[in-house]
Amino acid sequence: MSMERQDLRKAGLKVTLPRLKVLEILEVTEQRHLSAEDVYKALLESGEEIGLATVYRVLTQFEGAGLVSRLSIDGGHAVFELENGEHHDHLLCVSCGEIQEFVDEVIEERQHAIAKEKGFQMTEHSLYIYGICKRCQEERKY
Amino acid sequence: MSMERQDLRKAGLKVTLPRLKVLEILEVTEQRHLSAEDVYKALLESGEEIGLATVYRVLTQFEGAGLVSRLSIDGGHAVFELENGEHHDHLLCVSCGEIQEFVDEVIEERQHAIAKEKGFQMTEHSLYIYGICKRCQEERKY
DNA sequence: GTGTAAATGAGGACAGTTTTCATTTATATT
DNA sequence: AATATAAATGAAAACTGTCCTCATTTACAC
Ligand SMILES: [Mn+2]
Ligand SMILES: [Mn+2]
Ligand SMILES: [Zn+2]
Ligand SMILES: [Zn+2]
Repeated sequence: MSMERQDLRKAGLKVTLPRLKVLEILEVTEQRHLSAEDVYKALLESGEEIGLATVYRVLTQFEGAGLVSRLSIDGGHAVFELENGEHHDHLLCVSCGEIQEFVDEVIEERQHAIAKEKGFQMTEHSLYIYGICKRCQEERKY
Repeated sequence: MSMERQDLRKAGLKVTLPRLKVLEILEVTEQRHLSAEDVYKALLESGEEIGLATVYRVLTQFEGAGLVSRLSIDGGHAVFELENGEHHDHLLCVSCGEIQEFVDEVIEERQHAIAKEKGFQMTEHSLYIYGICKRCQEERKY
């Protein structure tokens, strides 16, 4: 029944408790973008004794299987999110860490044009816009 | 006379041999984009016994002073380049590591528009296009 | 149920970078 | 030019996020 089992089987991964639980955390946690540490802590809080190394392994396997995607944020740790099939880029609040998503066809297109212009066979790109989110701007007023 | 001394003084940094030498490496090395390790090795090769920690410190200070800028490349180490006053983004060859630069006003503008749309006060952005450079594509044919 | 390949946990390893602290140095002052 | 002092340096240790090793456990095909 629970959809996760199918996801794992389809990905050619054995159905194990750590995998099910990691997947569940990714699904039920309010923030869509979680670091390995975030996932690990959420697991502990929900009473699961799963090692951090396993969390990293599982997330990396999920990435390979196309179940999650990894963002490599500026200098340091990565965050993971459930793959939703639609490419998008990110806006990050440098003050509170909030992450918002966006899609911009103009930018996507220009990137391809630039790669072509330079003779590159483009494989992927990474684009992050940093700034101060609306909420943090308002808080600063006081 | 040597321009570097002025640069350092202007930046409010004492004129020291390590700083002069790091600056010189950045100026004379063929590749414009160098990791701290690259700079360190180049220093050793040119007969300067400067510690890696100092290289990191100096590069970070130069960054703070606006003399160099730092690129945080996907997963791991940073590279540094002399600041030339003109913002640009980068294309990276995933095969040979070559880095090319580009400027695209359309993308720059769209980024601002997106930030505005989401209520963000944009501070900066990071954009990397990954792919296989022309030369690497040709090599693969054989 | 059994066998076997795969997955896990614990802890160590690792890479890139930063910090600590004793020593040296640049520069302002005499 | 000698001196004082704040700043810079080198060496080594610490740190952080992530990955690896290897002994043990588990999933699942038979
Ligand atoms: Mn996202
Ligand atoms: Mn550049
Ligand atoms: Zn915010
Ligand atoms: Zn190449």
